[in-house]
Amino acid sequence: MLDIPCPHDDQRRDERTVTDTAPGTASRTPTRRYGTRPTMKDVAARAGVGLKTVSRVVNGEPGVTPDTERRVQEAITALGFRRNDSARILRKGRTASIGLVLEDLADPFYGPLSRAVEEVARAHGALLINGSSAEDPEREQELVLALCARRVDGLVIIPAGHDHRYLAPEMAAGVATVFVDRPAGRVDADAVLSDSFGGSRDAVAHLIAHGHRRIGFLGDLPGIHTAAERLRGYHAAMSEAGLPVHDAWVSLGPTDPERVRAAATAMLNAAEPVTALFAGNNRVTVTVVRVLAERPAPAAPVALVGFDDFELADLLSPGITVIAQDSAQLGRTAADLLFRRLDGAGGEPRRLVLPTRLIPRGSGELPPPTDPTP
Amino acid sequence: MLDIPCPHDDQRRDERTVTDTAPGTASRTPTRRYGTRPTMKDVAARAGVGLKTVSRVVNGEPGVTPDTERRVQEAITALGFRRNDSARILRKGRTASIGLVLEDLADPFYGPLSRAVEEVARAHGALLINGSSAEDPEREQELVLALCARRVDGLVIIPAGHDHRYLAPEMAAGVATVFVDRPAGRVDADAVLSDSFGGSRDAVAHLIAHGHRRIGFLGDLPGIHTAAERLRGYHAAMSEAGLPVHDAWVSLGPTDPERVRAAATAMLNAAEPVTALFAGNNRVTVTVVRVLAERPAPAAPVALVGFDDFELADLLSPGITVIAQDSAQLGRTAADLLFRRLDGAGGEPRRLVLPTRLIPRGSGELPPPTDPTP
DNA sequence: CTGAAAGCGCTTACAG
DNA sequence: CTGAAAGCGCTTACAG
Repeated sequence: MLDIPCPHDDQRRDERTVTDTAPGTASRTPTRRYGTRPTMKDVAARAGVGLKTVSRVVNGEPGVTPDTERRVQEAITALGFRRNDSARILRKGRTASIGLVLEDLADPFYGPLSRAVEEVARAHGALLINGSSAEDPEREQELVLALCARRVDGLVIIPAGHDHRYLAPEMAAGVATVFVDRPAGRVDADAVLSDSFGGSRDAVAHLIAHGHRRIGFLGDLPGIHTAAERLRGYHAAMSEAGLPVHDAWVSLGPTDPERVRAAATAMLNAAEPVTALFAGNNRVTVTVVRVLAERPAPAAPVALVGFDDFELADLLSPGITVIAQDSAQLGRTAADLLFRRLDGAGGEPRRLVLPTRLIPRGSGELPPPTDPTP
Repeated sequence: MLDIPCPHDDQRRDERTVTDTAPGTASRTPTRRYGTRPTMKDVAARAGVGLKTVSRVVNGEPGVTPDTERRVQEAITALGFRRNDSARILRKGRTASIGLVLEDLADPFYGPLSRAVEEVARAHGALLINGSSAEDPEREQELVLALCARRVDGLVIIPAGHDHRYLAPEMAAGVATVFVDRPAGRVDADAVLSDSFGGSRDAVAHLIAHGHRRIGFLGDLPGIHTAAERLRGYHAAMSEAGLPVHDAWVSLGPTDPERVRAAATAMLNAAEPVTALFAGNNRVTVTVVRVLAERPAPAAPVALVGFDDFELADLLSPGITVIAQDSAQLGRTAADLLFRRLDGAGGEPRRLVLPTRLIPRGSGELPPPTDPTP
């Protein structure tokens, strides 16, 4: 699989040339054998000083003669010494690393979130270990416990499962934990959420305000907290407007294109078809956009509002009206809270809910076809 | 910043209720003081066995009486013991973790790449530490060396800088290193690249085949290897078709929307405007799509091919013709190579080049306006 | 200003 | 089947 041929020989030749002219490689070859790194003990021996003196120099501690320091620095350079932070960490306690467990780093919702967490961690001198649960509760637990075994100082978790009692001993032992996007299940922990309920209510109220009465909801698996909340928001808006909800207008399930496509098609082709759709997340929205684009020519335009913003939503025609949530802000808020806990902030577990924002772009403002109902 | 109010009191009440009814939390509170974890020594003392016996049980090694094992397991559960992998790692040598340094995890190009690297790492029992360089060479070096200090077994690097001599001592000490997307500078290392040159030549040849003669190239900073290669491909295709290239048709620089917008506008409004554009990466393409969409009505349609595929490219009108590269495949290939090196595969540093694929969708097949030139 | 000893929490090699 | 001793590479107390 790796032996992919170079399709352009001229290019390859050029690249080889660049590589071959690279200087400064061979001259640096260390004298120690491959795979073994020098330790402070080696540096101490070479510099003719004690171990503690090397430690002082490496860590910039005071109390070392300029001359001694110079000798130690020379030994460090000559041997290619780099302090082993694993050993340091073992002695010091804190690992200066945090773990982030999310569903799938390849999802555009999580990239900015992860980056935001990383930036906060960096500001606190910590590294970030990422893990994808693939929406599998067992894998989530496995990952989380592996991170605990590595003794990360804290965890930011977008949970896949609903039972996090496995985390209680870890949290009691001092692992700071903040849940994001969805709350923890069966354990009391900090959580930072988007206002799924309010955002969804706004979305559906917006469609109602534009004249729609038969509005479909296409959501994620009902076991997922955000999906349940968005369904709740849908019902609230319908109910507040005094509108009935037919079973055929609600479809919850996996967000793979096939299922969403079938569900949307069914709602659109029913005897009394929906005139507007509310899509429960970005994956659903994209599939619905495809379904609507593929409808045969005489079909009446269908209004659409999607939860989650996505790139290019404004460039489609019509532009897609969305309920935007700031995933980077979600990550930043969670990481801030995590480090406040690590800095000793006590108190009850907190639940922070970030507001969403409706962005009208056209698809959500389409009127229903001239409706015979009064 | 964190004290965002809960916009819906009814929701908050509901959520509180859910949280408050969570069982099984308090009963697990351990007896040890907060922040201190039990060790194997504690488990051994409680079980009345030796340290080594605990180690055997924890690691599933043979040679333990069922009865002894049961006593140890009970002590483990009672104390909430979890093996400290940091200590284990220190003793064993390998850390079972690798580092991935890329430009920005929030960029949709890197999410799938990172996820692919993670999957390969997971298959080899390793964790992944992610770091974003923000395209800053100093930050790249800082991150890479921090990862080396943590003694990651290997590194996958999408380099920001051009001088990686700082890595030579680390590589000599046994840190496996594979560069992705762009080659290493001034050091001999494995690299997995996309065929930027060939892909770009294909893109521009495609535009030429559709009748274009005046083709603009909007690329990234020329110091970035892929940008230089794509420029080279552009020139090769033009030259192979016997077409001249005017200076005004080429613009390299940062890919922020403002600069790209200005450069594209200049090319389109010149006395002899370009009739087609080749966009050097996904960020550039998106901005160009915006610029073209905003042109006043009588403007002639401009052909466009973009390097990198992106979601919804097919749903724009026209669909955007792209040179697709599989960033997940890039990551997978690099990680495979890395672990082969870690498993002892020797030999000279390799350079693997993955092919790209032209996906025609409409924008790249637009003909030039009826041209007076023969 | 400098360093020898003990210890972080494990595993390795060895002996019963 | 079981365990005491030594050591992974550092830092922490402590003593010169």
